[in-house]
Amino acid sequence: MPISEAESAVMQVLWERHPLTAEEIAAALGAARQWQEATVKTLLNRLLNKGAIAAVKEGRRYLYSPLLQREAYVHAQSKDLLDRLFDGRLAPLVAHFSARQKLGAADIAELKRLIAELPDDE
Amino acid sequence: MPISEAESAVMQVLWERHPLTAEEIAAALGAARQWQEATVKTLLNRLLNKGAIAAVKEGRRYLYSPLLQREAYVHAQSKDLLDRLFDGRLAPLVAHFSARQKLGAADIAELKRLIAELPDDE
DNA sequence: ATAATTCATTTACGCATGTAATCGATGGCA
DNA sequence: TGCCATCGATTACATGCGTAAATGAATTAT
Repeated sequence: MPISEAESAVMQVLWERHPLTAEEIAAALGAARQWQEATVKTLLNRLLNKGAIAAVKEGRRYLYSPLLQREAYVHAQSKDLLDRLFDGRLAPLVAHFSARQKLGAADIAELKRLIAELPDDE
Repeated sequence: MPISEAESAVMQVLWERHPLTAEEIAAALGAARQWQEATVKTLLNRLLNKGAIAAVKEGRRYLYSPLLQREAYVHAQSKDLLDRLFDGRLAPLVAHFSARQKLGAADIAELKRLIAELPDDE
């Protein structure tokens, strides 16, 4: 049960803050996507069926929270990309971006810090 | 007109070698996916309609070649992932993988080389 | 010349997705 | 105490996708 693009937009909102009511989620998404509240309700139901979120009744409405961790989702997506396009390895991806898209100075500095912390092979 | 998962498998084959006949493509895919030749034909047609490949008649059959460059596809996919999950920056992705998935020694060595070649910020 | 084979093109079909409207229950208000 | 507003749940519907079979045109074999 993979989670779709539209559904992931709902997850993003819940990962930033939760629990939230359907109304609050719709409000948060109103900015980016132009969705009717009914649309958000549909997505919430699909996410419930997929076991990606939980709903707790609070009075007459529900409060929704994520069950699927953002970390897990991000990793699955990233690993999938790496496996499909970069032979499962990180270096070729970095090579691709450094060749193709100019990296910002801040990005470069951060990369240098990150790499410096990695253990040397020998 | 985005190109789907199944279609990208066909593109992979054509990126490695081309031009190829439908039969050759089906043979190449027979290994990985278990597709009937009819399925491959459908995908070839969809790719033709999307303008991702070209077909040149050679006798009674067609020879297919990619029009969409692998480089462009890879970049679009990678950039999309970065934008959606890592705020558009490469460093957080690298941080994610170095934290979460142990990098191989070869990968680390290559990363160090790559990073070393980047211009210093100041 | 006709039949059989081989291609590509067209049609098929179930499921997921994006996007909602409608229905049915429930709680507040007159 | 009955009606209106408000939720969530159910239903809807067009499009894309995965997977393929049927059809039709051309070519080769008989």
